[in-house]
Amino acid sequence: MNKPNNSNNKAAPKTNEKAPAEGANFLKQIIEKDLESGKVKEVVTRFPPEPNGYLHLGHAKSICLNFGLAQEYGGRCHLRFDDTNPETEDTEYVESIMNDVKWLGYDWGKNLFYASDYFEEIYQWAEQLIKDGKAYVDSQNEEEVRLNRGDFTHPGKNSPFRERSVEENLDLFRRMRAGEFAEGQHILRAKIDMASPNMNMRDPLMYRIRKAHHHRTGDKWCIYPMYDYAHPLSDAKEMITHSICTLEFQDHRPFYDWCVENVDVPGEPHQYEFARMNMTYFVMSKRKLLQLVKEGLVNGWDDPRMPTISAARRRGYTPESIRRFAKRIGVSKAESLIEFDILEACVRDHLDEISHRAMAVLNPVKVVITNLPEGHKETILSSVHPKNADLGKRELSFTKEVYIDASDFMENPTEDFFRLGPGKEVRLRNAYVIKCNEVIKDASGQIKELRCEYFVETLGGKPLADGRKVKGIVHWVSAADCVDAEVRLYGRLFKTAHPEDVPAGQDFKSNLNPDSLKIIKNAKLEKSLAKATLENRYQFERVGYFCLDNKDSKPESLVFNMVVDLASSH
RNA sequence: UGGGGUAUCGUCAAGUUGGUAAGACAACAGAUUUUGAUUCUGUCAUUCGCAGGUUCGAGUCCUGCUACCCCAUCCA
Repeated sequence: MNKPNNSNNKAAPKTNEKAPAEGANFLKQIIEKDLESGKVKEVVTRFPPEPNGYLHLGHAKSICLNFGLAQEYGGRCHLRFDDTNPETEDTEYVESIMNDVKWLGYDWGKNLFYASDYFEEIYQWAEQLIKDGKAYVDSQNEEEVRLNRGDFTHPGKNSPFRERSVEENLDLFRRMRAGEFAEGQHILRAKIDMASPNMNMRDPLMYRIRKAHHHRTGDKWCIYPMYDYAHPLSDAKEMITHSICTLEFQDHRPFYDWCVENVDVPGEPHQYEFARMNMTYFVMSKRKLLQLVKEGLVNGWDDPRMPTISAARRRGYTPESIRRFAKRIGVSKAESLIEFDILEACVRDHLDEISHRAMAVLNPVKVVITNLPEGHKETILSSVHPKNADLGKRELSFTKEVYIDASDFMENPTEDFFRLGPGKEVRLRNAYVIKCNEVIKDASGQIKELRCEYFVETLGGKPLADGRKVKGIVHWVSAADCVDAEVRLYGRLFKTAHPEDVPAGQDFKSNLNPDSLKIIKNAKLEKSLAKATLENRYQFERVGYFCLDNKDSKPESLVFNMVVDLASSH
């Protein structure tokens, strides 16, 4: 890399003409090729969740991918709810999903759709398929269907109903729609190939009878299309060009294409698959997350330790940090396990840029400054952000009694500890250097207060009178002029990087980290924090990034969440 | 077992008519610093799952092998 470029190669120029296309990936290449060849004029993608649960970071990757691609190539991205299974879906979820997508910073504009809006059309297309002899009503029961599907090594067997006449199929299908039959009595299947090596092509199901209430269509329908049949047609109807989904649908692509080819739909969408995201110290499966919620192992779907988007929001992650994360991890078809560190790095990256600085003492120890008069109070001005003067200044109260954090004092300091100890000097950040002259303990031997002297000449970062500088710097808060708050510290939800790797007989919950939540009831915050807002992020200097809790914080009783701690080389 | 995929640094990931291994996170070392933060600098794949072959030259082409993932829900 640092080798001089003695270009002896004939076709020299292509080295770094173009800035490396940021995050080049196989999807962009496909899109660029399609655009170039004129195969597509405008890129149209879609994010198609089923409204049956809360979105997590894996979905965030997909959202950023689909909306990001559309944005990048000047196209559009639809939000479509794949609500073809009435039994699992609910409007509660469509609302939370819309909320999450919006929060991530994406706008679907007018392009909000529901597969259920297409039910009539999808039904008509099915009738056409019947008329074309490409679909039939099968009256085997569930068990028979399964048995006759064969398995990996054995081809399936044709249904005895496979050769029904078009008229009979049509009649039956219409009566299915009319509600004449019980659930399970009939299904509609595509007539493809029961011997196909691809199980998905062994006459896949198109419709099943479900006498269930649908969250949008109510009781209008009692037959519902299967995902595999409805999805390609919905894509085609919306003129989607690139239908991006996860790897497990690769085997479904042949049927996807079959539908697009055999139904007279507008558009010619193509399906492309990428690897879903897994992350260390987390589980992503809906089922497992549900277990954690149901069993009370976390405090709901938006518990800040959860990998859901609502949890990320409550935790204080910014949409920007998640977008950066999605970009940084890239997209490919290789099975991947992303390190949680990358997410945290992205969060710190963004938060460092925008966070208001403040001091907060989580485990207070009282420091009495002996050479200050009783009742002394002076105001010190400090910047809200060290590199962004636009954020202005904040006022600190310096008084005779202050708090420092217990972890910044060591009675018998080790060699590499350069904060406070008996006889040691340390700088109170933004203020003066102090020296600890006396340690006062209570009867039980607990440190009650530290009696220190301060050095007037050291304000503003100046050295001591004899020219010495002190290395240690600690944060502090005025005991007389501060605000109390509850502070919640979060650790990783699981104590192991691969919570699902578990000895036989145990389950992933045995890997839960018992110390993932620590609540500090009486933290002492500098007074400027009394005006903290939900929108802003705060860096408690030398501790971490924090934000107000969007559920529990009240103006008169503040609750802060730790978003992420500060990276530490010690 | 049949089909479909994937294999490049600890973790992601670029690498596209074969031309001599980007970047990020992590780690380590150092500089700056009123945050043991940030910032900055340096180190970190003689090697691309393995074995052969083609070629002046292969991560990229050919052959064989291995490992892992997905598929047999009237779920999505």
